[in-house]
Amino acid sequence: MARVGLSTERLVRAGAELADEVGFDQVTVSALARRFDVKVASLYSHVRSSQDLKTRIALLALEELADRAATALAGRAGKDALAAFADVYRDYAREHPGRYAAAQLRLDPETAAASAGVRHARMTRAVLRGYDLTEPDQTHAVRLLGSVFHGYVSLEMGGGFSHSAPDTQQTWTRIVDALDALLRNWPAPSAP
Amino acid sequence: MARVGLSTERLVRAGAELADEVGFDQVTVSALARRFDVKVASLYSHVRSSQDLKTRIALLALEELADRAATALAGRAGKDALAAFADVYRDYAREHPGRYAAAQLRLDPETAAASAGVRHARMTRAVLRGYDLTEPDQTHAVRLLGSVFHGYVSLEMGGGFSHSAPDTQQTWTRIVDALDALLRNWPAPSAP
DNA sequence: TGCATTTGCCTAATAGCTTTAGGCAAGCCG
DNA sequence: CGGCTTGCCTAAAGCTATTAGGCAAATGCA
Repeated sequence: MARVGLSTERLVRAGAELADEVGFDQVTVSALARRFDVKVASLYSHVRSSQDLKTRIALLALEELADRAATALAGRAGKDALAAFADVYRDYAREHPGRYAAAQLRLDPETAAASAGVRHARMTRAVLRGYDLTEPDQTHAVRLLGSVFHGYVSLEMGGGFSHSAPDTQQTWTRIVDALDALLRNWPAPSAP
Repeated sequence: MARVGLSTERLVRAGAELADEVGFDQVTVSALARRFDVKVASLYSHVRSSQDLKTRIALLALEELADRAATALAGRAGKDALAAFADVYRDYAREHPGRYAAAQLRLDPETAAASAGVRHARMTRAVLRGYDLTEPDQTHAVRLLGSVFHGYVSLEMGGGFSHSAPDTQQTWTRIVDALDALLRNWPAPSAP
């Protein structure tokens, strides 16, 4: 029985590719085994469970996304940084829909704390350094940016904006403009 | 064999409850059959497939959400309407997480066109009537609101904001404040 | 190089979910 | 009351997940 040379690394990487091709929720231990032309049980030496596989793919995606963001932010500040940061998410989701979906997988707290998720949070705060926000407004803004980016990307990917003018690239640009304007002029709390 | 009185209606309603209890992705024909103490195959007279069941639950959720939004918007305008509209989404997601997740199910275009999704779009435009936006900016704003609401709710539900101060209610309020300010002062396109 | 050990992939088996085909009886209708 | 529709059932096949235990290939050590 020829050995194929499986490893956790290769499985996770192939799982990520599979996710991009057929969707993250179609990533299955069986499908992966088929892809390597190997029996299903063989994967269980390298991966604890289906859940484990998915978690590892999610962690890979978070790393890749954080790496891209770090590169994009280097040498940029203010609106320039904001736009670059925003584009990283959108472009990644368009290029790697399955991985992006994986990155949304709910992780248990310890796993999340050890993931690249914390780099994302730090980088979002770095982007906001170009604006004049102090706590707790900075945290509010972090959450707003996360919401807009994730919400937009997920609606766009889900086809929520299809079949309607104007095109989504224009909207994306104008939303980034709007966020920049908002952050430069962050309103005080309204009267309670 | 006593007849339980199944019907598509009852199945979908029970499926929605099940979704809220155990999560939308745990909603399964088998689980539903157990809940009615009936054999699995019996459900297939009332529901075409597992996918069909999920789609019907999604449509139910969209209807409920649209009904709530319509009620909330009645007699309100401007920021008042914006805040009420926003709260409808967040509150619904908190009360009915499974149904809310169902509402995000990707529908095929014809189904989507016949769903309550179009009411949502209309109502979002109604909210924006309180602000001075003309096309195509109104469409950009519709998409922004959709992104923020969906993104925030989905991150909050996924635990993305947990374990960190300040509490999420404050952030939510301030985000609505910020959106109101932004819509009252929508920026012109930045220089290309 | 030859042998022992590790380790990779396999077979076998259990269990759950989905879906289809065909059967029997409960309840409606004349 | 008898006939017909229709609701729920049994049976069966196919797919996924997961575990246990086996054989052979690769590795390492003499």
